[in-house]
Amino acid sequence: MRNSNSKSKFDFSGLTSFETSVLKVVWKIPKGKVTTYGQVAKKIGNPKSARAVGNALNKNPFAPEIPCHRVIKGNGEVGGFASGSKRKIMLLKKEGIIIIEGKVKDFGNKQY
DNA sequence: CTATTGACGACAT
DNA sequence: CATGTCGCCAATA
Repeated sequence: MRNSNSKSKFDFSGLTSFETSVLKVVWKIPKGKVTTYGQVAKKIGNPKSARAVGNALNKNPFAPEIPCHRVIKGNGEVGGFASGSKRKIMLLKKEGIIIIEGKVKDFGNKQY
């Protein structure tokens, strides 16, 4: 398509089905909440694909628009980020998430 | 098709 | 609680 009357918020042209699924799930994460790579993986139908999920977000085709910074590791650590984990922590703190020593405070209570 | 890499997870020690 | 090892999946060379 590529015309102006696109219905989707983003143009997933050129991306794989897996990447599109990941981006859609991440997009649903509300502000002030977080989720894990494993949870996203499970949501798209492959509980074991946590790594692949991270890889998909690493490409990050819609960098600041997709709340990819709300996706963290399953053990409560912030995990990685394309622009640096420091940046990720800063963004999370801005949304009300408290980070201590690289880990989310009240992690279990902030999971979506 | 095979090998390597990577924003991970679970388990053993 | 910290570190090490194995496993799993998808993209890329």
